Amino acid sequence: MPATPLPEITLEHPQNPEHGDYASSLPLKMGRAARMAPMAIAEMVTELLTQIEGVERVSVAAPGFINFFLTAEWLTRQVDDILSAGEAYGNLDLGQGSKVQLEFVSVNPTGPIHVGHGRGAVLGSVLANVLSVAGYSVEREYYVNDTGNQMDAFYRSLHCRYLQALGRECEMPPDGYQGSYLVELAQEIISENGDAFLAVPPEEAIQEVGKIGLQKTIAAIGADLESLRVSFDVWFSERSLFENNQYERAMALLRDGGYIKEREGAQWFVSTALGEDKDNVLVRSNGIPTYFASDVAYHYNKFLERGLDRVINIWGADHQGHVSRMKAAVSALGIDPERLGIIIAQMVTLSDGKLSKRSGQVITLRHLVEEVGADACRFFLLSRSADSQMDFDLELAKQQSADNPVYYVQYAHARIASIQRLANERNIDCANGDAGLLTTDAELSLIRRMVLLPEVIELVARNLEPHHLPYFAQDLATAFHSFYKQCRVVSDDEALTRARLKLVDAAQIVFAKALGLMGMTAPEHM
RNA sequence: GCGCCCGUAGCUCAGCGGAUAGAGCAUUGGUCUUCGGAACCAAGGGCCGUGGGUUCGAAUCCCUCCGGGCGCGCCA
Repeated sequence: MPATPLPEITLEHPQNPEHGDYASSLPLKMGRAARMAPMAIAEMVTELLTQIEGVERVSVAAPGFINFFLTAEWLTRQVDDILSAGEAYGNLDLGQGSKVQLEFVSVNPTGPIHVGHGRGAVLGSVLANVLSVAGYSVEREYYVNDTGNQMDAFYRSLHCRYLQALGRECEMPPDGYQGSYLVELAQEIISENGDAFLAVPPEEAIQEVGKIGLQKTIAAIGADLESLRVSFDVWFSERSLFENNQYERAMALLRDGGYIKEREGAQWFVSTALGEDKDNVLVRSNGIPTYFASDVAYHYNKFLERGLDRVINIWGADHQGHVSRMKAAVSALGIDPERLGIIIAQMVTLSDGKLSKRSGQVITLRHLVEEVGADACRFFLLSRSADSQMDFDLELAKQQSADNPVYYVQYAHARIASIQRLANERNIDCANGDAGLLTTDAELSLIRRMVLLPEVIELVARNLEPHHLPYFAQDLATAFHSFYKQCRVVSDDEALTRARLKLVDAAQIVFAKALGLMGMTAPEHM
């Protein structure tokens, strides 16, 4: 065979079990360069392969695949490996302890959060779980936009509602928040502080009332997210960027790099110099920095002050246009833009309309969680790739409780717990069980599913695609239920009972791990 | 007009360079009901939006067009 550069050697899982547990299409890939028939290469490579541990046989299949079949011994040995790894099963060292920050949700604190925000929340929290388990040092952060135009509008709107609630005349600002939320918030403030702010000068009152409202709103958002089991390590204040000179330093860096030009009284980031379509305003002609300027300072802070190795932001589809200029800004700060990952989560629509923050009827996240529960909520919001728009049919989700895939998966875990209870009652100890006694297709198929967990974790961590997790869990549950139907665990055959109990214990570890990574409960009873 | 995302089974979506395109729900028919039936088994159902191209091989990569969503502000 002529010497040729070797293509990347990849293995895949054939979808047809007859093609083995692993397969390689290497011969097909190198057929042309080697000027040989792929089948001949496959034959040759196969003959050269020495005994591989755990591989029962290697076969060649047209038009040039090499198929690998695992031995039952190797598979059953994994049961013991999983048991000894315990909760740590599937953990990886991909990250090697490097510091990665996930910033997600970060909704403006001007009202309750909605279903669409819930998607980013679940995506972020699951990604954080997976990355931690994959060897990264993970930090979850919520960026609080507590300054700027929208905050100003929020303050004025709230103050206005406050006055109205106390019977005073006040016209809502044109860019104000019209929703009923602020009416209720004003009412709450009155019940706690009375009309105390009527006595202070209006501009001062706006600030006082606004600050109270802001704190309450942030707390409410935090509580809503907690109900979905989403939490953060850091709530980072945008305002602090200005108070701690982060903004000044970031702008100085850009200026030194020649990335800031003054034009029409405003200061522009010349992103066109970095291949962008247009420049972007950093400081308006009225001297007030834009949100973009804050964000530049924020990323300056993340990378240069806090020394994060990697930053992942999860944004809604409406922020798509912001992606490339943010990357440009990061590289202008002298940071490799590869270190910044941005996940755009496409919109979530509801059966009765699209989510919108300021217009009329909208389903809050809290309402959704109350209706369908955190587990189902998380599973559903997770089950679609972030790139795809998602249709969340509230009615269906409510009715679906019995046929819901989430229960299907959790039921498998509960069934295992039930088997274990029975084994406990009968004082069966499987510690010295021999997993090698597991030989049926149902048993081995279950093991084949179980051992995929590390691969799934790696896939999710590498591609930042948590949606693979629910699919894995479902497939695992299918394999388990099928096993359960075919194989009686606690039986008269003591040796087999102990072997199957081991399998069941190991399966429980895998279920618990998968459910845990998804932030779902792993119930013992249902 | 420009940018990004999506168009795969009746519905909601996986698969994103490999061997007969998958799952859930829905439909139809079976199992059985001694460890929890919230279960299992099986069937039907698809020119993978269109037309080209690259490749030994394309749902997957490139281009055209069509359809849908989101952006394109000295808003965030």
